[in-house]
Parts: sequence; structure tokens; C-alpha cells
Amino acid sequence: MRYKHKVISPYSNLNKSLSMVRRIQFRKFLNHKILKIISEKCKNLLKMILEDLKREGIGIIVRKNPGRSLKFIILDVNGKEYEIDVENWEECEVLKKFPLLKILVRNEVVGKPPKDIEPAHVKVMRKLELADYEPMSDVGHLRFYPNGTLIHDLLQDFAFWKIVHPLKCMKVDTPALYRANYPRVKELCGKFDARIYKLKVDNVEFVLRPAAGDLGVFEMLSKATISWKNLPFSVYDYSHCYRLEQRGECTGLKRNRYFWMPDIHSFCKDWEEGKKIFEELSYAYSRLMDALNIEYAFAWRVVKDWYPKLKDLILRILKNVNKPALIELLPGKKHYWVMKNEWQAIGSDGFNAQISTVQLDLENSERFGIYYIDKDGKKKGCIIVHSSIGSIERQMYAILETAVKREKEGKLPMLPLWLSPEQVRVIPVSERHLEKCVEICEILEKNKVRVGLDDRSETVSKKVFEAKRSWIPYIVVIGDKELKSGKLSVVKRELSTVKKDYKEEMTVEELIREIREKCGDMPFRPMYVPREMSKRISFVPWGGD
RNA sequence: GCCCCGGUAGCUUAGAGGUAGAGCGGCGGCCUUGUAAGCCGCAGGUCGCGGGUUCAAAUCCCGCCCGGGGCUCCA
Repeated sequence: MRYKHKVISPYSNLNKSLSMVRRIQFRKFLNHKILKIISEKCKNLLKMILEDLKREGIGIIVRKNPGRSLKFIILDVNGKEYEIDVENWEECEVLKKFPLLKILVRNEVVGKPPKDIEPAHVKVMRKLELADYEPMSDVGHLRFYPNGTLIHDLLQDFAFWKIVHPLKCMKVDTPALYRANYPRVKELCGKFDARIYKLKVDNVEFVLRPAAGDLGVFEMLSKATISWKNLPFSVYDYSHCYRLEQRGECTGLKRNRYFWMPDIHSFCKDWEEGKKIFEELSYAYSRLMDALNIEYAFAWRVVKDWYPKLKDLILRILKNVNKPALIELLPGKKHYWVMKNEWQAIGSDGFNAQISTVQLDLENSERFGIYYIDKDGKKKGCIIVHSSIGSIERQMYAILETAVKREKEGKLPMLPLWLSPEQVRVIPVSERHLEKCVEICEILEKNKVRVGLDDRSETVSKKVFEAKRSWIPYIVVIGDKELKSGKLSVVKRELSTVKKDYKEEMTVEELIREIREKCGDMPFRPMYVPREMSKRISFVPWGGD
């Protein structure tokens, strides 16, 4: 630890002045005071102390206010509660059985351990030619290569076909740019002023939307005619969002200033209906995590007074999802919701990142200007369930981090098959085998398999090496032997280890059947790059690992 | 936004005041290849940008930009 002195402060808005104090501290070294300031009421006192410290040149670290929440508990699937003792949190019994939850608890309760390594997915996203930093743009605006764009699009397809469509949401589209002085915009963006992109055009101030839905959808619905017969209904907005995240926070796909957010807002006539939708969305998001093969822990934040009334619902969801959860009980209502849940992906670096979330807003929608006409002919506000499937970039972050974790078990890292940009790579031993390979590729393509053909004049060893480097799930080598037998020699990545390949002889039909089975009814898109390796561009040339 | 570290060819990097080096990749040729990198040759560099110190700066100093890590925050 560089500083001998700490101020524990809940006031991030004092950061600027704190930074100045810190700068002075570098030239002078002083006392050994540790100050803990937790109460809201200490704001002025804190300012005064800061002035004093500034004069003395004492260094400062701002820490998360430990008095923020009332308490943390773990609720297991049997309904048993375990209160977390902040001092001896590791003693908690359930945590010993659920390592992912334990990591989440550590991060939330005692803070993340510092690590000097970049998260694993940053190298992977470049190596697999998925995404990259874009020097011409602002920090946190990534560019996506064809393979990354394909995954991005498939995740969008999943959101639509597997979540939005079954839940019968109405899909809408709304602008990214809004007038800064419009009351609705002022209210939403005012709270997060520091993170809003602002621009001036012809002397008019504009902001870029920081989230999907909240601006455009609410405005749209405030002008709509809604009857009690229409309730409940859900609206889906898939939009690019802009948040001026702090520079040091934008690392790879973990957090960006530009990202795509699939959001669902559900409007219900009472809170029983709200709870029902809350539950449905929760199960949909749980299926998303499974489909993406993301390792996650379950977190909930509940306003204390509401917890007894909502515990049954929480428990039912935990049972169905079969996961215990960390529940943070909040002393009061800080946001518009009284309860929210969060699917927290745990990265290979031991960090957590929220993917999906469902938020139950039991206040009615009047403050958003959204009303429906009830049976009695009176205008009434409805209950809103706010939810986000989770930004596509975050989903990609979590998929890559989970994939990398396989290495720790001696397995090879890989993406879920339905998301692998290239599912099969066909390698001819020499030129005279090329014709047969093309034939096989065409059969595979007809059966919705993404297949690449390494038609370059390279040795088999090299072609296999490169296929493995690209995490290709199935590598097929075709030579005289295969021409004769009519079978394929297939290396399956899923069953191979770092030390040994898992090889199997199979017919084209068997390979197709296996791939179709594993992909199930997940969305499909063809490859975004040419089938032939000789025709492909190298976006991120390899310079050795 | 602040603190620490870094930026040399497309990529990974060596060089720490005195003529810019390598590996991989690329291109050309040879090889027709049997499961983690075939052989030879060629091209490729305002040493992140700007200013300063010096006879001389990739190298030292200042500012900026970009990247990584950390703190803080996260609708």
C-alpha cells in the first residue's frame, strides 16, 4: 500500500479535491491517521478535514462506504438464511460449497484483490479476431472484425428469438440523440451528469442516450392510448448506448463507452402481475446464461421493508434456477426499484460483471407520464418491471472469460458451439484432395454448419496448428486414407486436452448430426468470412503468443 | 477524473546519448505435404506526437495522445 493514511468516504463527488490532496502527498510524507467517515451527515466535516489534510499533505484513498447497506445475507435454495459477518465472511458455511458465490461476496463485501494482469479476454478477443480497440475513436469504442460481428449478431438473435419473441414483446426503435433541455431527458441524465456524452449542434445542446428504453420508450408510451385490456405488455428496445465511463475503467469488452443494450420494459396493472413477469424474465435470463455457458453468481438487492413480502418469490426463483444468492438488504429506496436481481458473471481474473438484471418497480408509472385507462374509466399508473438482457459486449466478455477458465482444468478453451465463428475446418493433405474437401464443405454448409477450408499450400502440421490456435471445435483432415474409407478423421476440441488430441473417425452425416444436436435450436448465421483460407484477410496478424 | 507502469516494422520485442536489430506475419520462389510452426530470398521503421537539453536524442527533461493495472463510480 502506497499510502499510510486512509479516508473512507462515500462521496465520490469529492474525488477531484481528493486527487489534489493526493498529488500534494507525493512531495510530503506525514502522519499515520486512519479516518473513517461513514455518515451522510459528515459531509461538511469531511470537507473541513480535507482542508486540514491538504495543508498537512496527507495522502488519501477513497473507499466504498461500508455502511452503505444494512446487511448482506445468503439465501440458499432451501430458504435458509446466512447472515454475512463482514469481519469473518469466509466462515460462512454455504460459501464453502459455492466458489463463484464466494468470489462475488468477497468482491461486494471486502473488495476486489488487486491484480496486475489484464483480464484474459483482452488478448483472446484480438487473437480470435473478434474485436479490437479503435484508435480513431474515443476510449471504450471498440471495432468488431467479421468473427466478432457474427457473435455479436448471434447474441442479438438469441435475445430476439429466445427471449423477446417467446415473451411476446413489442420491438421498437428509438433515437440515440436527445435534446438536453427536455424535462424527461434532464431528469434521467441529470443524475448521471458526469457520464453523459454531450454535444452541441447549431447551438442546441444534445445528449447521447446512456441506456436503452428509458428515454425513447417512456416518451413513446406517454403518448400512447393504453386500456386495462392491454395490460400486461412488454416493449423491447435494442439500442446502442453511450456512457462516458472513466477512462481507466474501459478494459477490453468488460466496460465500454459505446455498447449495445437489449432492454425489456414490462407494464402491469398490479404488483401480482408484476411479480409474475419478474419471474418469467428471471427464468429467461437464466436460460441465456446456460446457452452462453457463462459461469455466474446470483445477486439480489432488496429494500429491507420489502424483503418479507418478496421472499417467497425470491426463493421460488432460486429453487428453479437451483442457485443460492447473495442478497443485499438496503435500508431505503435509493433507486426507483424495490428489488432487483443480477446475473453476475465471474471472470477468470476473479472479477464480477453484471449481465442480466430484472428490477421490480412497485411505484406506479405516473412519474414517467405513463397511464392506462382502467375499467372505471379513470386514468391510472401501472407497475413497471425494468429489465436488461445485458449488454452484448458484456455477454462476450463473460463468454470469453468462462472459455479461458477451461484451461485451469487442463481442457482447451472454447466457445459454445453455436457461437463459434467457424465450427469445422477442413484440411486437405495435398492439392489432389482439395476437390473432395470442397464437396464435404458444401454438404456441411447445406446443413447449416459454418465450415472453413484451408486450401493454402502449407504443411498439414501447420494448418492443424493454426486451426487449433483459432479454437476451431472440429478439425477434419482429408487425405488418401479418407478418400479410400469415405470416413472423416475428426479432432474434437471439446474432448481434447492440452496434451492429447481426441480423434474420431466419423462420416459426414455423423458429424452433421452431432453438430445439429449440440446447437439445438440456437440461432444460426453463416460465416462472415470466405470459406477458403486463401481468400481471407488477416485482421490481427499473428506475432506469436 | 486521479495514482503506477508501458508505447521501437502489421504483431511480439532487443537496444538505455554516437550508422535501428531479431522472431513471427507479408510478398516471391522451391517443396505436394498425414495432425502444434518446411526451406531459401525480398520488402517493410518520421523508435507514439510535440517541445526542450546536447556537437549528437529511440535513449535525458517537460507536455500531450494511446494502451495496461489500480482507486472511485455504475441508471
